[in-house]
Amino acid sequence: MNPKHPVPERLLSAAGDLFARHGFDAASVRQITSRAKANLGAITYHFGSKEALFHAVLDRVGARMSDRFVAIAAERGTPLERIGRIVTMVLTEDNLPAPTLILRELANDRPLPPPLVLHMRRNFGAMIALIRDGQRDGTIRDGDPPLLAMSVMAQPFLMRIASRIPRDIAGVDGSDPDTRRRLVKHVVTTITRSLATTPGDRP
Amino acid sequence: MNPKHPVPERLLSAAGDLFARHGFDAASVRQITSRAKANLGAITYHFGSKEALFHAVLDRVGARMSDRFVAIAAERGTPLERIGRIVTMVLTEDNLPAPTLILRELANDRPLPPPLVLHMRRNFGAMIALIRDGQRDGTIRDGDPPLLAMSVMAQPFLMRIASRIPRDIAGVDGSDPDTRRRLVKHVVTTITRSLATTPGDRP
DNA sequence: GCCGTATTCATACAAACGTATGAACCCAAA
DNA sequence: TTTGGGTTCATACGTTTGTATGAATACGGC
Repeated sequence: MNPKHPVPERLLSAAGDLFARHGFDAASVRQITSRAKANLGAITYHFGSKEALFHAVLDRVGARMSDRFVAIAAERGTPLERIGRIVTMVLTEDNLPAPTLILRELANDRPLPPPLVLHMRRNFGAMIALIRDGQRDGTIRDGDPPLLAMSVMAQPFLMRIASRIPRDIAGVDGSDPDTRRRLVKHVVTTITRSLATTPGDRP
Repeated sequence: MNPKHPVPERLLSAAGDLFARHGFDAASVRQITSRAKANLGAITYHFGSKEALFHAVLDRVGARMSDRFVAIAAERGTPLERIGRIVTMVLTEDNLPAPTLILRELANDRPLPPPLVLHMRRNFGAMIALIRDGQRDGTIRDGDPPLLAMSVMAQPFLMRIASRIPRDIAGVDGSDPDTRRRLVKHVVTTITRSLATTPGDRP
C-alpha cells in the first residue's frame, strides 16, 4: 500500500481487496487498517463506521466498472462487437473487485446497498440498450432484453471468480496466460452464438 | 425446524440455510442452534466445531445436488435435452442451497473445502460427459468440453442467486411464477442456442 | 428398580470484534 | 512563535464470538 497516497484512498483500496477476498464480516477493521498502513481508528475517523466504508468501497469499485462499461458501449462497432468487448473487459481487467463484491451481495438475502443498485442499473441499462440496438438492426435475436442482458453478464461474472474451478476441479492451470486467452475467446464466442441471429458456424 | 427429526439433522438443515443466506462468518453458532431448537453446545458435541459442521453441510447439500445431477444425466433423451433438464432442475428445485454455498466459496480465495471439490468434480464430470456425447453424435458444436461445461453451469448458478436482480435492478417481480417460468425457458433456450450445432432459428 | 452411557443444558471463558476516548502530533495561518 | 483545526495514535470499553466445563437429565440393558 503506497504510503504516498492519502489515507482514505489507501483504506478504500485495502478494503476493496479484502472485502472481495474474505467478505464483509471476515475482513476485520484491524486487518484493513494494518494493510492500509493506517491507525486502527482511521476507518471511524474518515468514514464513520465499517459499514460506511463498505458502502464507499462499493460506490468506488462500482463506478470504476460501470464507467468502463458505458465507455465501451459508446464506442464504434456493431452492438455484438461492443458486447464482446465488454465481456472481454470484465474478464481481463486487472483490479476489478466489483464482480466478486456484487456476487457476494447477491448471495446475501439482505437488500442490495443503494450505491451498488445505482451502478448495476447503469451497467444493465447500457447492456440492454446495446441489445435493443442489435435487435433493431436484426443482428441480435428476439428475446426479452433484460433477460438477455442477465444471460450475457452471467458468464464473465462467474468465470471471473471461478478461476479456481479449472485448477481445483478440472486440473488445469487457470493462471497460464494462454489458458486465459482461450477462456476469454471461448466466452465471447459462446455469448455471441447465443445472441446472434446468424451463428458464425453457418456455411 | 421439525423437532421430530434428530438433532444433527436439524443442525445440518438450519446451518445449510443460514450459511447460504448469511455466509459462514455471519451465521453464528447461537443463531444456528436456536433455529434448530438445539442447545448452544450441540454443534460442538455432534460435529466438533463450527467449521466441521460447515464441511458436513457442504457434503450434504453437495451430495444432494450431484445426485440429482447424475440421475438426470443418466435419463433418456439427447444430450442437449438432458442438459436442458439439468439446467431446469438447478433453477427450479426447492431447498437447493448448493449453488449459493458454492458461489460463496468460489468468491473466497482460500482453497475449496475437500467435500465440495469432490461433488463439483462429479457435477462437472457428468456435464462434460454429456457434452462429449453430443459432440460425438454431432448435435453439440466443437469446443473444449470443460470450458463448455463451465459456460453451461454459469447461467443457472448465477440466475439462482440473482433473483433480486429483476426486482432491485430491472423493477420486475422475480417471485411471480409466470416470470419464473419465462426465466427458465429463456435460460434453457439461450444455453441450447450456444451449444447446438444447428440453431433452432434456422429455417 | 437400577446402572451406565449418551445427550442436553446452563454457564463460564478467553479471544476478537467494532467503536469511543482523549492525549499527542502535525502544519499552515496569524 | 504562537495558535488552532485536522489528523494520528495508543488504549480502553462493552459485545459478541466459538468453545469448554461439569452438572442434570434421558434412556435402553439387565
